[in-house]
Amino acid sequence: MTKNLAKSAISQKRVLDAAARIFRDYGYAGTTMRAIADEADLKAGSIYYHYKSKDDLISAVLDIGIRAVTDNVDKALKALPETATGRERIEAAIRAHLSAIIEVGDYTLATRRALGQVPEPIRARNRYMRDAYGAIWQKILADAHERGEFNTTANLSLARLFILGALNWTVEWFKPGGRPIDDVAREFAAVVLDGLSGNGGAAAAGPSESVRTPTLP
Amino acid sequence: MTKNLAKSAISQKRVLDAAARIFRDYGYAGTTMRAIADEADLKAGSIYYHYKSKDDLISAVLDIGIRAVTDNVDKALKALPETATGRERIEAAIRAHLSAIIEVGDYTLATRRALGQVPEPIRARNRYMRDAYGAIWQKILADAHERGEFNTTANLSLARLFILGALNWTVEWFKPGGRPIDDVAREFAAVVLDGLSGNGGAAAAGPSESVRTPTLP
Amino acid sequence: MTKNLAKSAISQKRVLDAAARIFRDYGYAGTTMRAIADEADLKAGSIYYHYKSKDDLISAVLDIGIRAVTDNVDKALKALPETATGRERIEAAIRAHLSAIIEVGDYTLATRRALGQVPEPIRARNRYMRDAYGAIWQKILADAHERGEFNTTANLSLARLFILGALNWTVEWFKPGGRPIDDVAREFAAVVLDGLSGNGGAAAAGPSESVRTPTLP
Amino acid sequence: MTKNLAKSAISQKRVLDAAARIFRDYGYAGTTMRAIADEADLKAGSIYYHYKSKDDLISAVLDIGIRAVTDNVDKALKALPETATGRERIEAAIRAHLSAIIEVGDYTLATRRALGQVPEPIRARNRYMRDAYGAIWQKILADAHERGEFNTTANLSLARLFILGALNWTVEWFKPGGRPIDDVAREFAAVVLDGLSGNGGAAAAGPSESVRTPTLP
DNA sequence: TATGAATGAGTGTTCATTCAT
DNA sequence: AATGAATGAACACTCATTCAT
Repeated sequence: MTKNLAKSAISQKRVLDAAARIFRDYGYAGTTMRAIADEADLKAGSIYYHYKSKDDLISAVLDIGIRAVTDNVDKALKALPETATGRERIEAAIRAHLSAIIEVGDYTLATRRALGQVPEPIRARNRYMRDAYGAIWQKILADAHERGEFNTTANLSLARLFILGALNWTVEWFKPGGRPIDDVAREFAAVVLDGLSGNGGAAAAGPSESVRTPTLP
Repeated sequence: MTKNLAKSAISQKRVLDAAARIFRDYGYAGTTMRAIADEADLKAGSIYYHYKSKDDLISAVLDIGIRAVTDNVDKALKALPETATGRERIEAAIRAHLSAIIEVGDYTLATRRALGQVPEPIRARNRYMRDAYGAIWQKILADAHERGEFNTTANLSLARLFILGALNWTVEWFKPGGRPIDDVAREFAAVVLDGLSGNGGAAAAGPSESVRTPTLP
Repeated sequence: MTKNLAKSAISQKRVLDAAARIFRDYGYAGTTMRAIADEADLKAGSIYYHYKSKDDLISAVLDIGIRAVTDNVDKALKALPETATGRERIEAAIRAHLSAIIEVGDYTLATRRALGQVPEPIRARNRYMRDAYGAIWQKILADAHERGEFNTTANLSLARLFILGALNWTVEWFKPGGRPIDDVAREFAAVVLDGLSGNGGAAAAGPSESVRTPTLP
Repeated sequence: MTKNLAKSAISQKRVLDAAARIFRDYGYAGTTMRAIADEADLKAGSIYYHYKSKDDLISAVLDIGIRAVTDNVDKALKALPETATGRERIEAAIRAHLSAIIEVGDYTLATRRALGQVPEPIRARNRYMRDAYGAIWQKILADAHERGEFNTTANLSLARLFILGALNWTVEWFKPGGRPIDDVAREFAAVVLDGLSGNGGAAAAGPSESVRTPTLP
């Protein structure tokens, strides 16, 4: 019984992983249940034993994608001492964000690729979770501001959009195996905090090797 | 003759605009020719009188999206005096970028939504155009750096990715009718150049009203 | 008026010829009005000024194909003296058949290609004309038989089927510019009348150069 | 397992038979997958479980049509004793040809009807098989000639075209249930070998009852 | 006479989903 | 738990035909 249950759970995971990979490569509409089944070494009909529908599957994939990032950043922040500075928190959050999207890369990329095509109800559900992640960043910035670490004229809302935009975009160009996550996180924080013309800047000298030509929608 | 020509051109434009709106709302795969036809007040078969295929249509939409931005930024930069500072150039470029994506908002959003699902050959063609836009920014930053306007330790590649990422993202939250483009452009440039903790900062005080809750992939 | 009429007639003929060529190359269902229009240097809609429908067009093409053969064979037989032998009549008919299908080759080939796909009412109408042609051959054979030129045991019905089958098939392999029609007609008659093992035989020695590898349905 | 296999095979055969009948009646282009599905008591989409495409289906039908004839004739010739005369061989081949096209009548007629409209690659593949059948007849005639059974002036190429033409045509008028195949084969051979005016002639006296009015393209 | 533009019925094909086994 | 077979609704696209100009 336990064994069967375990076996079932394994199968379920196999299907989910397969789905993430296929959604990542072909988007939501471009993905067929047959393709997922092939990837999971199953027949199309069998998927329905584990998941009720295609929407059910994409939903699960989407959730994992955002939850991994949220949880990881949450955990990293909690691991920090009370005394940590805003800069340290920002760096830590960026680091956690990056390592999470690497960890569950297939799910993150699947989200990036598929989210735009997913039926609205599912997207709404996912948006809710992602807004919660936005709130985390809002708090990080607000805290730093209160501590007086920011320029008094700084526009926090804009800054948050700015950071999240850039952070979301990393998934497009950041590749594991290039420059260490720590470096990128530090550079990123430096740009955000000190600016390009600023005098502070822990911004590393050389060009990052984990960087590709960017694209623009 | 002239009238017929005009009539044809108008119909064609009507179809293209309709396509942009539908692609924007449903993505590439999620868009049906019937939906476009409905939006254009035509029957599905009639679209084919104006465009050879769905791919032909999305191709046209994609091109307009990026070309509007590229051309507008190009023109704005050329309109600047030789003596313009890097900051001025960056501000001008951001302003031109924002006004272009507002001008052809449907096309830009359609691109954002559909690009990931489009057949590779079409995407490749579009990527080429978008890379050219990346090169424009590369040059803006490199020039400013040479003029000594940037922190010597600044990582230009990362900065470009940062800016383009944030800029690309604006399409998600920036709505016309909110805060004036000029203000947002100035704030944006301030964050980029001076950082949040910087001392410079033309960054306006209040929160931008043209700002919505951000989302994350 | 007369001029306009003439012009119209010319246009009509141009459309008909174009139709024959296209039907010949693509069959009935495989032929589009657009293709015919292109071939006739017209726009698709304009065909309808000359012919009421696609069926109308194929009908006209079909009629010309069979009528040319029937008329030509009829005329050739009538041109023969009363005293002509059965063999002479058979040879003359074969000659007339071959020259007719060469003369209106596009129409004959169009018939061969398209007939099987044409709506039944049209096919029925055409079949009626073709049966009349069969009757001509029936008479030729019956006359020769009565004159005592045939083996008394000869099965005329079967022979007619045999001859018409082989004759119909010529359209598949007989090409103008190869061996002269006269020769082929004589050889044909020889096989029919004398057989392969027979002693008569005007059948020429060498292989006919107008002959290709045959095919079989 | 065995049962499932059988069930699948039966369904597949049902579809194939249905396809042959519909192709026979409406030609290639005139046949819709929906019509085949109806005939096979299935829904259109279900056909694709058994055959990849319409082309796949017509290909299979075409192959069966020619293969049945070739194999049957081949077998009949091999069953003949070494000492069999040319006439015997010709008769045997005709008999085998006729019985084969009766056996798989739908497939043969489908071929006759559809071949001209089928995409070239498929037609080429089938032509290859049909040329092999032509070669069989070439050999029959050449052997008989070498044995001295033919008039020395006989034109073998023309004769082959003649015979194959007439034989191909039989499919148009020969109906099972009429005169026995044996008789028709004997008469046919007689016409070919002895001619209408010849003195030999096993050609039967009465008119064949399995004979219909012929048609001509 | 001829055309540009449009229509609507239909085509082959795909695919999420179901269900008996 | 898994599969083979089937379904039905949809899809992109084609085409004969119409009609105002």
